[in-house]
Amino acid sequence: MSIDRSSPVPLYHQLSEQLCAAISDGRLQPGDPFENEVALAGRLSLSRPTVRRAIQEMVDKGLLVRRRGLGTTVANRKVHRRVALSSLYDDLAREGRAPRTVLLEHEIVTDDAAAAALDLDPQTPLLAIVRLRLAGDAPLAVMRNWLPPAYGDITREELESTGLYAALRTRGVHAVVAHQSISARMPTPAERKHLRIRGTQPVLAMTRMAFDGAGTAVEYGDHSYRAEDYTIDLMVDER
Amino acid sequence: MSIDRSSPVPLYHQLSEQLCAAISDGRLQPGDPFENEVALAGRLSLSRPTVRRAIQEMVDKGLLVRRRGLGTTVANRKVHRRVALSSLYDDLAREGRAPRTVLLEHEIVTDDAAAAALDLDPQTPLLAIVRLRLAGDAPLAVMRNWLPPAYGDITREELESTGLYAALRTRGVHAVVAHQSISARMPTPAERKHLRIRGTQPVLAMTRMAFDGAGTAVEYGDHSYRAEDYTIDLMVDER
DNA sequence: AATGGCCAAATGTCCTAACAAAGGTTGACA
DNA sequence: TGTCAACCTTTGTTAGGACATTTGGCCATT
Repeated sequence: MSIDRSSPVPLYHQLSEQLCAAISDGRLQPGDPFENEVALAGRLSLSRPTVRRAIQEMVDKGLLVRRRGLGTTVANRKVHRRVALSSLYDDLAREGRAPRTVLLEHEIVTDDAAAAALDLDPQTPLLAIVRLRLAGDAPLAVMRNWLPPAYGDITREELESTGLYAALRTRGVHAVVAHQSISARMPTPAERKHLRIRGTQPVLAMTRMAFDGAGTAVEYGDHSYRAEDYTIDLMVDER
Repeated sequence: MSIDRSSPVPLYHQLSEQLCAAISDGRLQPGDPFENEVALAGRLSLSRPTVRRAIQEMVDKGLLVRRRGLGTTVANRKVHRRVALSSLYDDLAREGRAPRTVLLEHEIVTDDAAAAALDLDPQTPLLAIVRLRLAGDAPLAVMRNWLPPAYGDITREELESTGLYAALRTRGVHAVVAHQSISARMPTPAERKHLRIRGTQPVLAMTRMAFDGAGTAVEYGDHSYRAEDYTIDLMVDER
């Protein structure tokens, strides 16, 4: 455990990162007691508030459990991991499933519902795109998105070669908050065709409004997923 | 704005609650600049760390946006509200829709999958319950749950008159973390009957593993909702 | 009129210090 | 031997101060 005071990375974050690593390495096991705050601070020559903040960061992630009078312990493994604000493309790429995108539509439109969701004037011109997402040759999802005019320069090529969120990232945009609404319904005829749905199989539908750190709208999406191949996993917490 | 120093409620929380109220009242509008930390601390005779912590609590909730060098402002309204770890019963009660529960099953069983989800030994006896949830006369969901032996004393009456989470609360248990997995599928014949599903309509299915603050399993559930009447709303954030 | 540098304002980081509250342990007393 | 109070350990809350970093605007110079 080493703290670099000349680094621009805050001390509490350095500490928290190293402790996180120790947990994911298995050097610290669930249930293991933790050195107490004061001792840890003394050993590393840090102040107690700094150590506390590092520990708090980990409690917020669900990695540690603190109990007054007892001490701090590593949390049950089941509680780890947090749902991230990622996209389907990222999810598939991480699993090595070779995501592929076919752009079905790409145009500038006005749309009352989408503009309202993005908190913009109904007359605002939006970039509307519809994409078919495949894993290998298997269709997975039909994704319809609306973007504010600031991102009207996103090209067809960009969307087909990477994902929407990657395109936004290269523009320095980073969604940090999203409202999602998830439902189940039967596919439309167009969806049946694109997703190659046979027989009576539903789709998992999701609408999403995403915002950046300042609360500015980034994206509004209306996606439908083949129910057979897709579930949404999430972690909810009340801390 | 008044701070009660004799109250057992921490000062930072008192402040944060009053500021939250001011925002939901509309006294503070989205985009409104916020009094700076130092001035606020001086005016209320609090220390800066205390004020900072109150503000941080609100930033974590998505109510405020802080920008170094600029100041703190009230966040875009769309970004407010966080998905809570609540139950369907609570949701319906809050909307005044008179939730009603019919207990279909209530017995002690062993179940490998449920025990594994709860991180318990496969042989552990679990309380298995199946409930039909209605809003007025309209069926909404079939809910199957498994509970660790510690809650084996939950009675039929308790489950029919209140909700599962209320029953757990009276036992001093409070779920703070849950993993949920959401999917769409066609209903089983039993579900079609109970939920009075006609024609080809899917159900929204959700499994949930809930844990308390110490990481101990509280509940494992497998629920199916009438897709026509139910959507799951959630807020994801990356802070 | 444009541009560069400087300054003020605000949040971010870090420290020391003290007391409060909660849970477990131990020892004295009945 | 059993019970309860006192004590110890640990986290929780609050204070006050110092310096760093970022941002935006102002002012002087070109």
